[in-house]
This record gives sequence, structure tokens and C-alpha cells, in this order.
Amino acid sequence: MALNLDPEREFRDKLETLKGRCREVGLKLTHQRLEIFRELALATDHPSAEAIHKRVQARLPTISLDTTYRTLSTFERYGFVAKVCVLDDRARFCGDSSLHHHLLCTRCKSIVDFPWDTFDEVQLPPETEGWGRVNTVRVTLEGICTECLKQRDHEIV
Amino acid sequence: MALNLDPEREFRDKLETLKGRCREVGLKLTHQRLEIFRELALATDHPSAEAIHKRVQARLPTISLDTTYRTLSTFERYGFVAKVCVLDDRARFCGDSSLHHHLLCTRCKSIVDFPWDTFDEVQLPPETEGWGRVNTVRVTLEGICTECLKQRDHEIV
DNA sequence: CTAAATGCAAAATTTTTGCAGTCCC
DNA sequence: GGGACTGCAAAAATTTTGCATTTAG
Repeated sequence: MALNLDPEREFRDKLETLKGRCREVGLKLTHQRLEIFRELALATDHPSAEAIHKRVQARLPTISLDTTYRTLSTFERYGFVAKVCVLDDRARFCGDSSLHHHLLCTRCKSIVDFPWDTFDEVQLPPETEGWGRVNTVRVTLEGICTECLKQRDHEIV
Repeated sequence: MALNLDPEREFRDKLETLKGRCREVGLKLTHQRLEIFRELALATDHPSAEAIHKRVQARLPTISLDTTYRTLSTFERYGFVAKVCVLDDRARFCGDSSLHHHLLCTRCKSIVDFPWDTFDEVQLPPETEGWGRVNTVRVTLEGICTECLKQRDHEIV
């Protein structure tokens, strides 16, 4: 959702950050990695590894699917991108590693980000005390998006 | 977490519900389905399809893995069990279809349920308005459980 | 120049499917 | 008894890996 008035500008900033991080940890910034990162940073639809691969192929026709997997895995390990789960079979990815939550349409599997500032400071319930150290709070709202509600009226779920 | 003073008793209640629901929708209650349901209803660790299969094999040595998959899929379609996502590769299942949330240890991948009564009536942020119809609110707290914190001291995440 | 990354092909893993026989209702 | 369900085997789908070659730093 996070309004993006100048996506290209924002992308350039993200790219600078990426370059810096890669230098810090000794990762090489190849064409393939660069394009995969661009695709994810500019995408708003949380594509799967295969979808990312197809999109990147438009710019780098020779990129292989396994490199896409390897790169996503590497990026995820360093926190440059995030894996999002859809209760489906394939993983979906997110170029925005800042804190946000997800709206998931269980019919068309679309995912939309949304912020929830007041929730970010919410107090966790007492039942979670003693469990360990909580690092991230992820809220997923499941439902049916307006598009799908329009299309087919009232089926089951 | 939900304290279970008499799991067998509670299981019998769940079983009656299952029988009723199956009759309603015309599903046959086979040995295989019964044992898969029992395993999940009594489990607290959100096993994978393969783990469920192995456990059920102790009682039904001839049950096949594909039947396990088919049954879990059927049960999920009817809402008798739930699929839980671990950002890992394999799906994990939950025999408790009532409203609750999850604590996920990113190190050992253990999942613990917890209730959050005050949260259940929380007001969603304005950014979600107009998206569509929200059916479920799922909160996942990611972190490191005490067991893992004890074992290996302070590694990266 | 050198270690790391890529592409290819092949494998591993997880999940699904067709079909003949079996079992619940 | 009849249609739904199971087991078997085989396939499909997703993700990972070994190795020779290429490339970034």
C-alpha cells in the first residue's frame, strides 16, 4: 500500500543500500542479482520464484531458474527480501523488508501490503510470556478482495 | 497452549463433531481418515503431512502417503483442520480449527498456539478498508524459543 | 588473478493423479 | 450394491545440487 510517488527514485535508493550491504558482507553484485532485485523492489504483487524468473528473462534472456532460486535464497538469508507464505504450495516473495503486514485473498491469492502503526507497539498477551524471544510480529488478514467479490457472487468461502 | 486437562475426553467430543459434519456433507469416515484426524487432534506440534503419515502408520501399517495427502486436503477443504505456513518448504497442519494464533521458532521450526482474546475484537487499520471482506485474522510471532536460546548462545538470528 | 557466481543437467523433495480393487453407508 | 475411498505406481511441480565455465572485485 505504502504510496510510492517516485518508484524509480525509491528504487535507486534501495539499490545504493543493496550495493553497500553486498560490499559489507562480500557478496558479488552480478547482472542476475541486480535484475532480480530490481524486479522485486519494483513489484507490488509478491511474485513466486518462477514469476520473477520469467520477468527477469525479459532483460536477461539467459538467466536460469536455478540462479533465480539461489539468488532469492541468498537475498533472503541476508534479509534483502522476504519470503511470504500463502498456505499454498509455492513460496512468494516480497522486496519490501520493512515492517508491514499482509492482506491475502484466498480466492485469487493476491497479496497486498499494509502498515499498522498502532499495532506495532501492541502489548503481546500474557500467554506468550516465557516462550522465548519474539523478533517479528506478522499479521495476515485473509479474506476475499473486492475484485473477486465482484466477479463471482457468493460461493463457498 | 490451550490447557488440555482431559485430552481423550476432548478428542471424543471432537470426533462426534467430525462424524456429524461428515454425515452432513456426505463424506465417508474411513479408518484412515479417523486415524489421521485423531493424530492431528491430539498433536500439539503441527506436524507435516509426512510426519502425520508416519505416526498413523503405527496404528495402520498399510496407510499410504498419498491417502494422507488426500485426506488432509479434504479435511482442509471442509475446515476440519488447518494448514499453517512456516516459510519453509513443507506445509504444516493444525488440528485445532478454532481461532488462535501462532508462535514460530525460526531456529527449530516449532510452532506453539496461543489465544489472544483482546485482539480478536481489535479494530483493523483504515488502510485495509475497501480491500474486500476480511474473514480471518492470523497473527504469527516469529522469534527464538527458550529451548533454542539455551542451546546455542548468540548466533545471528 | 581468484574466489564466488552462473548455467546446464540431473537429482531431490513435496504433492498430485489415473486406475483397479476395496470398503463405508 | 454403488459410489466414494484406498493403495500402488507413476507423474507433476517445486526446489536443490554437482560440476565445468564465466565473471566481479
